[in-house]
Amino acid sequence: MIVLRDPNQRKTACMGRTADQPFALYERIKQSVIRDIESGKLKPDDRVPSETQLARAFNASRMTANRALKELTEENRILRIQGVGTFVARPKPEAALLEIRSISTEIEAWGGSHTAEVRLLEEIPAGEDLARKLELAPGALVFHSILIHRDRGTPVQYSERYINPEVAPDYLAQDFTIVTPSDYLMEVAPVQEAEHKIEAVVPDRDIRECLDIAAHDPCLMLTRRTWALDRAATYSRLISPGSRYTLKGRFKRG
Amino acid sequence: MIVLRDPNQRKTACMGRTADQPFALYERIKQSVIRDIESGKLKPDDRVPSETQLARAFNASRMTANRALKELTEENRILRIQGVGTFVARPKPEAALLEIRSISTEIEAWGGSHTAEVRLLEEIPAGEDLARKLELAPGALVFHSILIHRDRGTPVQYSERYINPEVAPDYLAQDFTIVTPSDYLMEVAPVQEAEHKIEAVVPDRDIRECLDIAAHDPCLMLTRRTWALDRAATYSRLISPGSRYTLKGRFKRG
DNA sequence: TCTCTATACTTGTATAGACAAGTAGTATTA
DNA sequence: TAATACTACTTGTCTATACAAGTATAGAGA
Repeated sequence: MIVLRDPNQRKTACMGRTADQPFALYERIKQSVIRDIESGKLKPDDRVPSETQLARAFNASRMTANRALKELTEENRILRIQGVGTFVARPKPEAALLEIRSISTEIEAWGGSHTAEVRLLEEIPAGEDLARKLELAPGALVFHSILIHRDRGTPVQYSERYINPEVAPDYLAQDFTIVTPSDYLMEVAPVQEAEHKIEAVVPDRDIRECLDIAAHDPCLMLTRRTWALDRAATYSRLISPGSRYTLKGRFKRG
Repeated sequence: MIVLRDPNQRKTACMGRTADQPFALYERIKQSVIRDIESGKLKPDDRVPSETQLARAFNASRMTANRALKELTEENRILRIQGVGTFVARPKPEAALLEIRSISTEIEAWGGSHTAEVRLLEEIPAGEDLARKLELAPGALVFHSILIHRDRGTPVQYSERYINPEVAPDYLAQDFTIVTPSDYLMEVAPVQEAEHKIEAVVPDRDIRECLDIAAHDPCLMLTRRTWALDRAATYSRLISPGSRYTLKGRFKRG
């Protein structure tokens, strides 16, 4: 009879390493390639050294270099073509829908340039409905912000947020033209749970003007509620013109 | 100068295989283990044969069995504990797959009284783009269906699907007024991976008439590609009037 | 009875070598 | 000139072997 001890986390691999070599060899090769990509020494579509070259450079066998490159392929950092070579992967221009990534990261991963305009930043008492959504007492003070995000000048998103002050007490003091609210919130209060609602709408005139769209342009409205630090944290509406924005996500089982 | 050919999909590995052995050895070992898991022969927490045993059983070297089990670990099908053994993983109750389900069942698990009209059900040769999306050769035959779903008579969704016949060979023989395509597909080919794109659009006139909506009504269009049985399985477009449907989902992190 | 140790198993890493298969460019041939 | 063959390179698979490291159990010794 086999009794398993708690099989939750292992993660710590083990060996092929000594005190001065805290990582396995294949892992060091991986990190070296990642460093070259992230430092900009290797740009998208650039050729990555071949297995043979890496093996020689690290005094490893080809199989070890192979393992490093194979894992990087699975992680979508590189692209391998049999008979040709290995190349730095171009980041996919996709917004991960449910991974909570910020719009600026998405736009910049796409190759655009992101700017934000702060239209409103205030502290207001929560109405009954909003208080319930943020799990606060009615009338409690909450932070409220409205931003317009642009990609090379073209508006791509109107975002309105209500924030539970317990979760991000310094929210009002931030300069959201530099760091987006979602980046800031991710920093101070990482999301534990999220609830999304996605609708196709025609926004009212005020918002249409902010987004610079015609009267009948359909928009995607993502209403999101998040929890962080074991509390309801934010309630927000993100509205994007359908002609300029889509949500994408890819999920694996497991 | 290196000129890359279109680096979109590879997926097709290559060799170590002959006519009678269309898959690589490590792949056959993987599939064998997966079969045992999905058939119920191996249940969660059951011990999977060790690398040595698998190697002997498949007349392979231990490294080949190791590769098979390593990949299954990355796919979260099994759990390996150094020094102890390999065990069937218990599916996480709040894993990524549930996220898919919560989105798709939300839109397809219809409350109230649901009816479906089969507008089209046919077999057609795939064009170039569709063939690439289904990872098939251009011109290969694929199944094609168009359904209109109604809730108490009101159209709520126009769904168009392209199906890889390898994954669901009996697709055309189903009566989709009784079991929805997605329920049927979930039965015969459980989704391993899914890719979603969500857009706000104004559909063309034909679809607008099917959905019985006005000229400028915004609609939610969910374009979805799924993988099952280690193949691209379906490519579909689900269009719902924004005034009658929204997507909802709630997700936990980690 | 309790503790330690040896042993037999497991997975993890790494090697050197081999062949298969795909690609690009060059040289050869018709 | 155009088609073909060859070559040099790439990645993909697989083997046989080796050692490191973690775990469980049986048996020896206190």
